[in-house]
Amino acid sequence: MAGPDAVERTLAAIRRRGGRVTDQRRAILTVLFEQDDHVSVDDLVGRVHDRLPDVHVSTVYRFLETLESMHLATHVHLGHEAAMWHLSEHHRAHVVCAGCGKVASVDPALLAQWSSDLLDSIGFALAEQHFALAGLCRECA
Amino acid sequence: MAGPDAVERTLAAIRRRGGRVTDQRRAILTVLFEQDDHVSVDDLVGRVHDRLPDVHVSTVYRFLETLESMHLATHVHLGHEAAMWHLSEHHRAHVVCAGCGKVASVDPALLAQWSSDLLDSIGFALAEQHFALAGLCRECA
DNA sequence: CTAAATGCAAATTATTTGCTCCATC
DNA sequence: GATGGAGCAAATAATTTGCATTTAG
Repeated sequence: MAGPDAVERTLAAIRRRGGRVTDQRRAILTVLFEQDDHVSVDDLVGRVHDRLPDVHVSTVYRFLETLESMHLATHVHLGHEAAMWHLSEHHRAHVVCAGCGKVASVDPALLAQWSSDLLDSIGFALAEQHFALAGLCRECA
Repeated sequence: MAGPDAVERTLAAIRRRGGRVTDQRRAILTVLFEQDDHVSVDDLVGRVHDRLPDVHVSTVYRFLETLESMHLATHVHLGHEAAMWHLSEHHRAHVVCAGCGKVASVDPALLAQWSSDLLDSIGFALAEQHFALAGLCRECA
């Protein structure tokens, strides 16, 4: 999904904002666009190295930060381990099973309903979730 | 709330399980019981030092771990910073305002409703929340 | 040419662990 | 007196930062 053109389009947007287009950035973006799920920085670096060895972790962290500030990518925490990254378009709310660690995503419509429930109850709307919800899947319940 | 007797009762429970009662543990528990809100380990250590100087952070961490394994205390993550600790009885689900950082708690009844919504939707029940929900308070919305 | 990005090493932060010594049971 | 706990220092793990060097625009 989202061919190499998507990568180039994103790079162009970065250039427009005064950012620079480098081989490293292209490689990182390519991997992110290939991914239809979230990735840890570690895995991300691994995949990036397949196409461009020697890209440094700090480069990846810094670029992810840049993407996040442009609202093109975000990270979520599923548990105590390293954060998971993905393109913003893939953003969802996650539930992690406390038993087996299985991860599922919450239907956005449901989330919207909860948000309005919460607004009625304590005056808070739900925002984009930054941490996973804890749950129990059918098998572990 | 929950006088010093509560502390002694807890200590007794620990002793029954083969654990030992020390001045450090009494001090830590006392502070936890005084608290009607969650505390970071840092603050906790600070308050503990008011009654018993020189208690080491690692002692606090280890005892909290013990309490958690006995289901007497838990920690939650409100954001990227250090975890917050509290006695299990005080457990609630939290929402943190993405704008101002204000923290509120979610009505347990509401949470139960959401849990059954989620069960219908994807077969996950909600468990005790380990991470805060992200939200927006009325002022920041 | 000049500002932005990279690579690398060193710093941070919160938490954990190994070990020796002390104190509770 | 046996063993669990305390204190301290050193180890982790994920992420951040300072700085000298490279490179895109």
